[in-house]
Amino acid sequence: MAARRPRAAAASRTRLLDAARVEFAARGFDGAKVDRIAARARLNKAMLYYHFDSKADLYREILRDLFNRVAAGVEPIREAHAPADRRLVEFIERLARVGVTQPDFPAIWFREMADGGRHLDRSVLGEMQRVLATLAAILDDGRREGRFRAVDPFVIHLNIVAPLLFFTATAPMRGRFRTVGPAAVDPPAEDLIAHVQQATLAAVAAGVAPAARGRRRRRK
Amino acid sequence: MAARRPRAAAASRTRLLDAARVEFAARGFDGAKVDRIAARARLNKAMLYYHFDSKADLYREILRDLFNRVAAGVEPIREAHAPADRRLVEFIERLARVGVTQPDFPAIWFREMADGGRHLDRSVLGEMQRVLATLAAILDDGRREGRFRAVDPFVIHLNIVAPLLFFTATAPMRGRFRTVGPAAVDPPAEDLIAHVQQATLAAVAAGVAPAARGRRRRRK
DNA sequence: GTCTATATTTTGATAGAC
DNA sequence: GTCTATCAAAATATAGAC
Repeated sequence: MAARRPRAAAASRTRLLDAARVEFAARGFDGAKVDRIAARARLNKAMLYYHFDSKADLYREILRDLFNRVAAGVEPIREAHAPADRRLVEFIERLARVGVTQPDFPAIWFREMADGGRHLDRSVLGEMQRVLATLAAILDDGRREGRFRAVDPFVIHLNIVAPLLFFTATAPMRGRFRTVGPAAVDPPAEDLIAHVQQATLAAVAAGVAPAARGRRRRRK
Repeated sequence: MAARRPRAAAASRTRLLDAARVEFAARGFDGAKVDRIAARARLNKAMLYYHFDSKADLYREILRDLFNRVAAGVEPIREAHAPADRRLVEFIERLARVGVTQPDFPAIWFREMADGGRHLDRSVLGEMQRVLATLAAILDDGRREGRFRAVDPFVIHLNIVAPLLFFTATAPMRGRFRTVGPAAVDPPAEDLIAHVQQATLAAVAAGVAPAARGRRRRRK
C-alpha cells in the first residue's frame, strides 16, 4: 500500500533526481547532458525517459523540490512564539543553512536568475513567495511590537539572501582568488552570517532614522 | 597607422564581441550557439572562426573585457581627494552603475560563479582583485582617519555587491513574481542603492561596537 | 575579409528486445 | 523496469571559392 511504485523503481527515480540535481547545478540546463545524468545514476538514457517526459521536465521537477524545501525550512518561524527580532535572526540562520543542506541550490538559483527565470512555473514562484511572505510577516510583527520601523520587505530580503548565496557560490573559487593578491578572502561562514544578522537588525530597528546620507532622494 | 586592422574588419570583430556578450549573458556558455552569435552580428560562423580561435576563446575575451571595465570604473576613487565615507558611498554608486553601463555583466558573472569560475584565467582574477583592493584601500583610509572601525573587506564587499547584482539580475522576473501574491517586489533601484549605502556606512562606522546579538561567536 | 557548403561529433529522444 | 541499438537534429569547426 505504501508506495504505488515497486521499490526498485522508486530507487531509480530518486537516483536520477539526485544525479540530475548535481549535474544541473554544475553545468546548467544546456550544459547538463542526459547521458551523464543517467550514468551518474548508474542507469542509462532510456530509463531517464521512462521516468520523465523530457530533460526540461526533469529539471522543473528539481526546481520545485528545491524551492519547496527552502520554503518549508523557513516558514515555521512565522508562527514561532518569540519576539520579532529573535525570529528575524533565526530566519537568517535558517536561510544560511540552506546552502549547507541543499548544496546545489545556489548554483541552480544563480543560473535560473541569469536565465531570467525561464523555467520557473507557477508552482515554483509560489514557493518563492512563501519565503518572502514569511519575512514580511516577521517584519510586520516587529513593527506592531514597536521594535521595527516600516521597511520594504523585498529590499530587506535582497540584503539577506544575496550575500549568503554569494558567499556559498563563490566558495569553490575563493582559493584561486587568494593567490592573486595579498588580501585574504576566506572569512569563516559564521562571520558573514553574524554580519548579515547584525546589519539586518540595524536596518530595521525602530528609532534609528534612516540616515539621510549617501544617495540624495530621487526627485520624482 | 591607427589600427593594424582595416576598418571593416575591426567593425566585424566588434560586432561579434557585442553579439557574443549578449548571447552568452542570455544563454550561458553551453546555451550560446555560434550560429546565433554570428547571425546577431550580421555575419556567419566562418567569420567568427576567422577572428577567434574557438567559442571558448571568444568567451574568455569577453570576460576579460567585462571585468576590466568594472575595475577601471571603480579604481579611480581610490585616490580621490575626499573623506573615506564619501568615497565609500561613491564606490557603491559606481558599482551600482555597472549593471546599467554593462547590462550583461550580472548574468555572465552569475553563471561564472555557478560554474565555479571555470573560465576565469589569471588576467580576469587580477581585474577582480583590483575591485576588492580599491574597497580595501578606502576602508583602510577610513580607519586611519578615525571614521571606520576594522572590518573584513571581503565581508563588506559581499554585502555591497551581492544585493546590487541580485537586484539587477532578478529584474526580468520580478514582473512575473508579483502576480503570485499581494506583496510588491519592485522597489525603485534608488531605494535599494540608498539602503546598501546606509547599511554599509553603519556597518563600518567607528564607535558603534558590533552588536553582540544574533549568532554567538564561534567557539574556536 | 567574407561567404557557401560540408565534415564530424554530440545530443535529445525512441524502438523494441528481454 | 531495464537495457542495446539507433535515429534525427543540432552544433562546433573547417575547406575552399571569391
